[in-house]
Amino acid sequence: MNKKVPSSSGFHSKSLSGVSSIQSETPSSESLVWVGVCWTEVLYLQDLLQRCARKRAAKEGKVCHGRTIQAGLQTDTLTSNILINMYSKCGLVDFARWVFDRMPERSLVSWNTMISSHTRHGEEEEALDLFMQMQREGITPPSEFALSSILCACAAKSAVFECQQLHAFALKNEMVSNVFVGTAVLDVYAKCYLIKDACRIFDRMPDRSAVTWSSMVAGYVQNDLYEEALMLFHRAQIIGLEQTQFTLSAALCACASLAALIEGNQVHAVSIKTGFGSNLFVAASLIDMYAKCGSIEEAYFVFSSVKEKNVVLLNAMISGFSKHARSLEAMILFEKMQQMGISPNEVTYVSVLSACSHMGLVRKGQRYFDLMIREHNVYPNILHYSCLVDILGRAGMTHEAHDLIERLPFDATASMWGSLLASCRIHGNLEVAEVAAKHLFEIEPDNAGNHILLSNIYAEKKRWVEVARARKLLKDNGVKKEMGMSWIEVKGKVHKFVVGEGNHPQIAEIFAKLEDLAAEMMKLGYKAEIEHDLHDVEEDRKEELLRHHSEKLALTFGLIESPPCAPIRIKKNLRICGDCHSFMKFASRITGRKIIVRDTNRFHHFSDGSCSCGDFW
DNA sequence: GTAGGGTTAG
Repeated sequence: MNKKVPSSSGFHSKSLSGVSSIQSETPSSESLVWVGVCWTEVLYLQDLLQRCARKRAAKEGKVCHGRTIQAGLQTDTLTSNILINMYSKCGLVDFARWVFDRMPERSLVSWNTMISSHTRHGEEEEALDLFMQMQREGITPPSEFALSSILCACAAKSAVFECQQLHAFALKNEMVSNVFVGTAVLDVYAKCYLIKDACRIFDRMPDRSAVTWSSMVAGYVQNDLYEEALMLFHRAQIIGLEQTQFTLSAALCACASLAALIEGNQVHAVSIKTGFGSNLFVAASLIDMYAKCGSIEEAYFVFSSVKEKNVVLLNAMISGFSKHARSLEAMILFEKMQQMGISPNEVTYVSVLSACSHMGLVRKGQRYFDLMIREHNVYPNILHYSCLVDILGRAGMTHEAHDLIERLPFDATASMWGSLLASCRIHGNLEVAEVAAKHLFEIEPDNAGNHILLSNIYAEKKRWVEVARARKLLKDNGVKKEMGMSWIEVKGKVHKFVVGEGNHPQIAEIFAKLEDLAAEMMKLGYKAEIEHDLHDVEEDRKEELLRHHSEKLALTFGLIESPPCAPIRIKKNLRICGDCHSFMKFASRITGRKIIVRDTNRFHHFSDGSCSCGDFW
């Protein structure tokens, strides 16, 4: 504070209760050289502003701002810095910038605070511009504060090149050992899928904070390294670090992706023990984890236990119901959320529309699609259109679905054409199928599934010449079908099975049990649906290939290894084929077990010979 | 007076 301010004529000391007016006392700090202004009152105002920042009290903050002007403090750097911070914390970044732009003299803190304010509010470009301006004006070198803020902007923009430059700068200036800078660099690398670089930084950091640990756990999750994420989470537990809501939600996300229910249960226990069980982020992750691990009841239990619900929590629950073919519950919750005064957003509508698609509810789906724009001002994105294409196609309205794709306001995705092709397979529409396949072969030439689907449609129509052509095309292009894989968690360990698996230590036992099971099923009428196999081999071989689909191997392993009445939960990397679907139905009847299969699209709950999807999937 | 991390979507 190096400017003399005018007299305190406009200063309403009376309004500041409990503060006596002490004129021009000797200041305790060099920065408080005041002429005619009570410095204790200045301190009081600054303290008030900081309290407003902590309480996110924008209205009171604005009143305080008015008082600082009345006190003639508009030229004071320290007060302005506090004002910028207050406005930033209250979410009024424009007001913060207004103060910043009018400062006659800015300190390093002014720049740092303003840059972080822009970053915090998702204005990465403004943050970067300001950072560059800072360099141009010779306010160098940037401090650790500016560096960590600007790295945060890089993370949001996936600006890996800028991050590398800043990292080099930090190394040169020995700033990388600063825990804020180190963590921010680590986070950007992880978000830019340079997980090895992120790991290297983590390993070399002299000090790690709770944020460093949670950034690394989340980094692994963002890079689909779920097992590594859980290992790091456990490492933190072992060395006695307190888990935070951040590590907990990231670890739960890993469990959800792995379909690791037992592991997820353990993380749930830690969440309760640490008092984060009702944190909205943790609770939403818990709901999602339970739903994705096949336990919709436990997901609902968590949902019910949270008193103050938000839109993400509701979306997680609605999405869970939708995936588990519980469309009625999804729709009831959709109505309830509005009664609670929470508006559905675009995520809600994706789940509600996909619930309609899973259940074949055409009219309901179309009604939701209209409602979305009309009532809630939510404009349909590519996922909403995808759902609608799926709803129409599955219901046999393949021409309507095709028309919709042709009228889209953007380019149709492979998933849309794929959905249409699959619908054509169900409803035998060869004409539209050929159009869909043509687009798919262009968009994703390496996807063998599309060739197989088209060939199946030809085979059904007994168009053998075209079947042969499709097979030749598949062979000539060297297109490989994505290897089918299934995972099952037994005794807390996730076991992976690949189609035709031969290396599992218990494979002989699994094959023997599988044969017994199939023999028993055949007595009840099961017949291998060999049309689901498109290998160019004899029928016997086809049957064997089908028999060794990964989900069948995982099921048999589960039957051998788990307690007699325990449900069997399987996760698969592709959509379940018709033969495996039928196999699971028979298996649930013979063994009396509940079998829950999560494929890339949804859940199938098999019980006593039938499936929750009602054979519509 | 200023800095870094987490949730829901066919």
